[in-house]
Amino acid sequence: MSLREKKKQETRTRIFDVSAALFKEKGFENTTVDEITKEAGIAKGTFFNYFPTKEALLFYFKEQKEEFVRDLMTGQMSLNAPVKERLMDLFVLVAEHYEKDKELSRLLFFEHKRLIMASGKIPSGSRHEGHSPGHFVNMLCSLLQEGIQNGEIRQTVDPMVAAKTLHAIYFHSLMGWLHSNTDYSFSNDISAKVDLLFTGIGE
Amino acid sequence: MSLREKKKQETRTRIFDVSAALFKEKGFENTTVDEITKEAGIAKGTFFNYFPTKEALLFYFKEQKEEFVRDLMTGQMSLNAPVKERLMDLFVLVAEHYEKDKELSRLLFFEHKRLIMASGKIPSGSRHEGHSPGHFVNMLCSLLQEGIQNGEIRQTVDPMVAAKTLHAIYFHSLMGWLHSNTDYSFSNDISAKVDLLFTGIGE
Amino acid sequence: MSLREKKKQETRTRIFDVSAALFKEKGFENTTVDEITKEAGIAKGTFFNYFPTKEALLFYFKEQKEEFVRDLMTGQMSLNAPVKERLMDLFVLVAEHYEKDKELSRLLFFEHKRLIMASGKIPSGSRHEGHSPGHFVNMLCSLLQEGIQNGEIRQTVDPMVAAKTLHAIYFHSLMGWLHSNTDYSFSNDISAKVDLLFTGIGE
Amino acid sequence: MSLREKKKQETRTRIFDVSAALFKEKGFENTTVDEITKEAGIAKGTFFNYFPTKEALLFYFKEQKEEFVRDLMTGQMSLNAPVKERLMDLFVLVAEHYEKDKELSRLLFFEHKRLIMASGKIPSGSRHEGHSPGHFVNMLCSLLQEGIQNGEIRQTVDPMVAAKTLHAIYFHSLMGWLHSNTDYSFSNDISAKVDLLFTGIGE
DNA sequence: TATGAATGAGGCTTCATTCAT
DNA sequence: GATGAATGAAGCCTCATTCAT
Repeated sequence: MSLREKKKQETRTRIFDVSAALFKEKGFENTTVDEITKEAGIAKGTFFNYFPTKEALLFYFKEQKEEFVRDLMTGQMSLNAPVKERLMDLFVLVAEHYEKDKELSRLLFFEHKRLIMASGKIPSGSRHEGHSPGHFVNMLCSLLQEGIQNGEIRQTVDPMVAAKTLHAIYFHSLMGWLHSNTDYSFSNDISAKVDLLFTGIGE
Repeated sequence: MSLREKKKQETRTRIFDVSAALFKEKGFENTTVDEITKEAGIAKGTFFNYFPTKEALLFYFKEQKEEFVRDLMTGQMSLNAPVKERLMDLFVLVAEHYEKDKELSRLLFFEHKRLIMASGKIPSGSRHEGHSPGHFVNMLCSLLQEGIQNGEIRQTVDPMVAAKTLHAIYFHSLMGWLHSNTDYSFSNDISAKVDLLFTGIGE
Repeated sequence: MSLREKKKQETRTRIFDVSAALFKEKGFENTTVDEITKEAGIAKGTFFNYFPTKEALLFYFKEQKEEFVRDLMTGQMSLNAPVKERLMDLFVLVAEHYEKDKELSRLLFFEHKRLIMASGKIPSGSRHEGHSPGHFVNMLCSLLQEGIQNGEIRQTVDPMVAAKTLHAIYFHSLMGWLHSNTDYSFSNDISAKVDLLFTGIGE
Repeated sequence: MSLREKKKQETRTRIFDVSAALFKEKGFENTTVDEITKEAGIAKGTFFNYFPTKEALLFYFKEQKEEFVRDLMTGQMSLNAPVKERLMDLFVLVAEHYEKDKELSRLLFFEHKRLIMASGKIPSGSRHEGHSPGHFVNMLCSLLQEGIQNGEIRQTVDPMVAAKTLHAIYFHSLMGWLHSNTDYSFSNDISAKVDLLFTGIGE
């Protein structure tokens, strides 16, 4: 039984891995179930014993990744250190996670959006569905409020506007990095920008 | 002859318009050539007299829009006014252009990316392919340099980092707006953020 | 154009004929679209240019046959002759029609029912859906009423009960005949039974 | 051992019952072995320890029901009472049996036919395969012969033709009832028709 | 005997593209 | 240039059955 369970897990993992690889290589819609199973060394039908649908895979991927990132963030936030430092560390942490698998990140990022739009318009609720910003922005906002209270940040700053601006910077860097072919460091890239925001550009 | 040419242009335009409408409504891959031609009142075969391929349409769309935006921007830049004001106006201008056809903007933005990835990896050259940032960022950079020279902006600011940050803010607002269902004004949204950047958040 | 139209009709007919033949031979569900098109000498896709779905064929068959039978019946009813004679002729007429293509009749009869049950229960309206009895029974009823008026039939007979009984006899003979392998004449078979009903079996 | 046997019987019965329920609900071909076993709380493989094939189930159903009805009929026939009365009682008896499970009756009636045609033509032997008429008609024939001998029925009646006519009436009522959604009494329905046959409709 | 993961043939349908008219 | 019927590769998914545990 345990052996059987183990084999099952193995197969599931193999499907995951192979799918990830193929999706990265050729995109989601251009990868056929046939290819996946062939590559995974299983029968075509077997695929559907594990995932009810080809599309289902994407959601599993997405789900998995989001959960991971969420955990990462909450863990990071509860430390104590200067706000700016914690902010930087947070960005770097998430960045490093994406950096571990750039190709898959790309895929999930772009493909998932398309699927959502293809099926039935835009899901209600969040403005930025797709990079779970609600959580992220709120977290940034809290952090900034802390900063305002302890004098690290100007009193007149609206923490929500600032949080969104930080998110903009982070998100833009992520996008740029995901699009780029040259392997520059994502985490380094945002530092200068965050710095800039802290100081301001106006005379 | 001129009449013939005219009719040809008409057909071409009708295909364009109908495609745009359908793509907006159902996405690119879920729109069939058959639907397009039926809606356009032409035969299926005729489509291929105008566009070698269904995918070709997207590139024509993209091209057309980018050219338009590029012209818009260059025109705007050559005015004389305070840098900050010109900056804002520029953002607003482009925003207004997108606002004229939100749905199509969405489509081009997300679908185009997917197709590029699907066909064969990422095209070499630009880092940010998809929102033609090279041009935009360079323009912002020039503007900022002007600002530095005439004292509107601090000397110590790296104009390129600042340009990218501005682009980040602009881009993020655009993304958020494209994703949102609620019809808030895109142009208003970036103002606070740009303001924030000018002042900075740090104490 | 006329040539094109003609070819189209030909293809349509060929699909019809080949389908009929294969359905007869192997039943509906055991005949694949692939077989049909192969036998018809067309590409698989072509089938779907003519019929949106494999199931659609059955309904076209059914429709066609019912229309034909309906016309047959109405034409027959308007003659003048003794009621019993007209009755017999009517049965024979329809019987002969079915006899022209026993196998297809079988198929339509049994398969159609099954499909209706499979999809969504029983369609509302008629009790005997599948052999369009409403029309038939009503026609019989009219005929019997005539017979009652002109003294061919007893005054105490309820024409509706009698009509249904006649239909029962007809229908049962049809069923029996459709099921049998031995090629006895369907039309002959009902004569004795109708005779019996006219005379009655009780002492 | 007896316990083991008992459990086996239980499983067999459970498969039967669950299958019956599902077949009724969704038809034979639209019910998967998987659903059956899941509903029955057994493993998929176990099914095939009890029935060599999914189709086999239908034949077991059919067999079982026919045996039951046959017993019912033979018991009924051997009573002594006027022929007409015994005839009516017989019909009512069988009708009541079907009425106990209308849905399953429907299923067996229509599905079984289809399968026979699907597999390989029509089985040799009986003309009316599907409602085991041989036995039934013979029984009716015997009864009618009795009636002729004891003067209840006219001497000139051909008992076989009459038996088949009775069967027609019975069968037609059954069909109509199986098709109808309204819950009228099957047994009541045939009475008027049988009465009519006894008296005859002719003047 | 029970289990349920694996199998893989086979089904239906879609649709971009071609080409004879 | 326009037409639209024909094409056929390709895709996704189903499910009865087998078999190692």
